[in-house]
Amino acid sequence: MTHFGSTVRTIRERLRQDDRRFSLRQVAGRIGIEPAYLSKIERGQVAPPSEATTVRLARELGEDPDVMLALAGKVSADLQEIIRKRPRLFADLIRQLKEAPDEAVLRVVREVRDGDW
Amino acid sequence: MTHFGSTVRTIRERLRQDDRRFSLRQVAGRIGIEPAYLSKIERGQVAPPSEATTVRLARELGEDPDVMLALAGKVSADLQEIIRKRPRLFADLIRQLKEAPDEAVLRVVREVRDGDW
DNA sequence: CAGAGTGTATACTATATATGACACATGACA
DNA sequence: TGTCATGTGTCATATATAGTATACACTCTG
Repeated sequence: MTHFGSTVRTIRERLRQDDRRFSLRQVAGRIGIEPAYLSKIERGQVAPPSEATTVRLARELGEDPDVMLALAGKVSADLQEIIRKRPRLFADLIRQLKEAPDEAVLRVVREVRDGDW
Repeated sequence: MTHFGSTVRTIRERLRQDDRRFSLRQVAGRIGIEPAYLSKIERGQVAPPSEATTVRLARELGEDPDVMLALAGKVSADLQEIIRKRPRLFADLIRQLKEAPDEAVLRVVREVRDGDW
């Protein structure tokens, strides 16, 4: 669907230029999957891996797990759980913010962070 | 996992008391699944159905689809898509609001709705 | 130029997901 | 009392998910 695989490949190859520990085999080894599988993932021959594997991969490559998951077409389970606990509330909020510019959302985030509730 | 099935059954039987169009068979028919399957769903013998089926069921029973989906352990695909488009932003926001009381979230929703962004 | 390391092709598998088909027993109702 | 509708038990199945295992060909390096 997306360019999840090619993004991973690009990032990994960039890292590899000054650290040969970032070969496909070694990365696969460190995140606990078969090299053949990572190869297929990077070439888009299979769907992006499970959430757990995607997160390990993101960490390994120094990327934001939420962004990587998004690229993989997923939303992290912990966020989903937060939403599921108060579905009406969060559904409204998120749909409300759908078209809001980044700044507006950020302002809300900041307000809540410093919030006096 | 949850009491998705029993909730459905309770709601359906309540509706059935003054409208016999809410028999298991008829409801199944209207939402386009087999009676045997709905029976299994209501008794928790199988996992909650797919998002599409859950939403049709919610509508049929006059319930909020987001709430029904939550009960089924899911988050609606359209919400997920909104999050996936700006993962960092929404991940931050949602985690930030995890512990916030309903009122605080509602206030945010209202602020955004009347928002001047 | 041998050997280690690199990526890839191919084949296989186990579990979960999301249903359908059909038969059956029970109870309501006309 | 016959028949119609109701809910349910059992079996089957297609597709997706999430990988593993093995073998192979190329390349770079000492």
